[in-house]
Amino acid sequence: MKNELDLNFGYVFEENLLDEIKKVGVQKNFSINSTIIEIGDFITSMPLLLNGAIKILREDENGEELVLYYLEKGDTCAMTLSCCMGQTKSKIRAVAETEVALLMVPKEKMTSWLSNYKSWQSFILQSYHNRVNELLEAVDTIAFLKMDKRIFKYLKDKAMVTHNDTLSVTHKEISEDLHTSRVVVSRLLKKLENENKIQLFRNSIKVLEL
DNA sequence: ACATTAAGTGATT
DNA sequence: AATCACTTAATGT
Repeated sequence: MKNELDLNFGYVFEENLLDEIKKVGVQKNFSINSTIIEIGDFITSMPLLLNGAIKILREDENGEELVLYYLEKGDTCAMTLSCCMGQTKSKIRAVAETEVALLMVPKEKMTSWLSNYKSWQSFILQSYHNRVNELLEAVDTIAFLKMDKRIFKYLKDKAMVTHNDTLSVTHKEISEDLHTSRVVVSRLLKKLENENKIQLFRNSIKVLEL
């Protein structure tokens, strides 16, 4: 197996840092749909996403979910950044959208690398910046976009991170991710199909306009 | 053949 | 956009 760290982070980190990461990093794999981080978990190491895509969810007191954004390879989780700094619990859930390979770096290393490696410093800052932007985008989507636009964006995002225009997902699952009802999803999907933006099948949807 | 699950639809709020 | 009530279609046992 070719080193996935070099592959995804080779241009981001300097040689010495890559060596250090290889020394202390532990690879962890998650199968599709498995939970990587649960709400309330303490986070003791910081994950670098080597492969796959992760869905970041928020949950309300009734257990109702809402998708915030997706992480792709080369990304890291902003929640762990803040959690590793302080000693707080995770306020989000992370679920493997595809098969996922993570490289876990002990949180103790995080702070020392911050002062020792410029590339690490800019990576962390850049990641934070990216996640804040994605969060704002998520807020915009929820607050300002109509449901039909939201569904279409959801489908496009999902197709993007899975590198597959045919999504195996049910209307019910979509409704849970977007925090709405199944009936509404079915209706709006039908509308999108009539507009030739998608094609509907049982248990799968093909996105035509990407 | 029967039960279960996914999806489509009209009517109402 | 949510909910109810009902139908139809596909799939599992």
